[in-house]
Amino acid sequence: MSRNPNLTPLPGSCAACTVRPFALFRVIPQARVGEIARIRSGVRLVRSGDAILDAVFTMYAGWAFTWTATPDGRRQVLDFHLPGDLVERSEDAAEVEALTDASFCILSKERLCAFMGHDPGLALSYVEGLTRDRARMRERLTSLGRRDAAGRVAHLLLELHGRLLRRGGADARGAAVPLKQAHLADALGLSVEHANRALASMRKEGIATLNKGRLEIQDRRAMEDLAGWAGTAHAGTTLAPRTLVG
Amino acid sequence: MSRNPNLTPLPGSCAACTVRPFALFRVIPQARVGEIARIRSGVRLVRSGDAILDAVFTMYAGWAFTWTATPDGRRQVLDFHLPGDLVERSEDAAEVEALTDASFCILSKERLCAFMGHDPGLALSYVEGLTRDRARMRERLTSLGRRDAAGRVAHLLLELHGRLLRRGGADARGAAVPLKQAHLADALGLSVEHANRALASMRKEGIATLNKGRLEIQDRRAMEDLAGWAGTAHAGTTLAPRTLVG
DNA sequence: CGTTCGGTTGATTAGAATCAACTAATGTGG
DNA sequence: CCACATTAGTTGATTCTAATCAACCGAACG
Repeated sequence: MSRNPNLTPLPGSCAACTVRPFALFRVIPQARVGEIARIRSGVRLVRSGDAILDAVFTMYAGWAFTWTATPDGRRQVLDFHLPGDLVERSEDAAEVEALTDASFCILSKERLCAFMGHDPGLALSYVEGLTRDRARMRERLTSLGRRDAAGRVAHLLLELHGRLLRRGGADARGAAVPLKQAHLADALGLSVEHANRALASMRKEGIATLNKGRLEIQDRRAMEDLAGWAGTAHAGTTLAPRTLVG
Repeated sequence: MSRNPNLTPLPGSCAACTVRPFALFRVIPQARVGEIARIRSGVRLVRSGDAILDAVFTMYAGWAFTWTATPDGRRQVLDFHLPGDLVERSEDAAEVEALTDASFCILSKERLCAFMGHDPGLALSYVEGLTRDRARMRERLTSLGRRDAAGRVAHLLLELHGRLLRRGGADARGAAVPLKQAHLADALGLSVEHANRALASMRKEGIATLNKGRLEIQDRRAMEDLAGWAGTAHAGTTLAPRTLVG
């Protein structure tokens, strides 16, 4: 059961943590790394498909995602969580599930709050994470609102590739992206079949492939075009701003 | 030009501010309200349709919204801002526009950060706002991903009604909701015509009306049903979680 | 070695966009 | 205060995108 590297135990000391440079605690100077231990309340290894019930944690290895059930029995995937991401299970009916075998570092919400109370830098780091989350949700909203199926798929894959690049988990050609087509579909408001067709068309056009957990980008320019609205220019804006102020 | 109450100047003192109980500074005790003046850098009155360029501000009267242009010349409305809401113009290409005549209180980002640095309560209040924003974006994402046109319209109107209720700007029967159908359409990823048809059907069914800037809810139960997925139950989940952990 | 899961493909249907008028408000300048 | 112009809302016909329904294939796996 331990062939999967995502199930590798975390390092005992935060000083050796490979994801800390991208994570909430990146702002804690090396000399004070020991203090983080007061906030950590444990680590956990989970198997792909497991629901995660811990309230606050930092992904160490593997992927997770947050989702919510619709009354008609389908799913909306709200966000994907990569190594280094801080995840909070929210009160609202959303659930968190391991997308691959994964390991993460559980934090105590109270002690985290207390720590932020006397370390504004940490609070700021937390705020930055929330702000990025919100920006990502807005991007996705724009995708679901105004992009067609191919554009949504291309955009999400580019987003994930960018996030992975920034934390050293990808090169320009591609990355390990363990999504099933069903994850894509449920994140993008598409049926599995239609997500499949979108991927098939990207493959046929020689733009990119998603296969056996690996994303290969063959023509980044074309992929960006697709994500940036493939269609030809349309009519004018529905709502036009008038004056400038400020 | 001053018949519109949203253009009424703000009170000189934050102590008299009617929206403070719902706003960022709700956590500042009455005795220390004077200190807020150090963070305020001014007030502004804008006309409906004006673009707002100030970086950080608290809505006092009127509505605003954040939107982003799509390469094909359409709009995605990302969020609506009501009195009491803290708004930040983000770096990313989003714009903020006054939806009605409006007034707001401009804050200095640096001084706000400095203040939060020695007042963790304020930082927490800020975090709460960001968390609520993210939750709202997630709700909307679910709408665009999995609800049909009628469900999206019903859901957004209920969301706005709830937000207005909480700040005393509505009663159970309805509220002032100055949205044009184009705003609804651009927020929900619909064409104006289709948004119109969804509203028309809600009106015909005696569920709710949106007319001349006023939302009237005639049958809240039916409206909630509509927002909570009108359709009959479908097949099973695309992705089923397996085990429980934590 | 059969079963299940993930992926693929085709045919049909449904929901929403687009296109095209047209009407009702709002507003503005003369 | 009226005549015209513009904006907002409405309705119908047509087209198109994506969902649904229905198989089927290949690989992984117990």
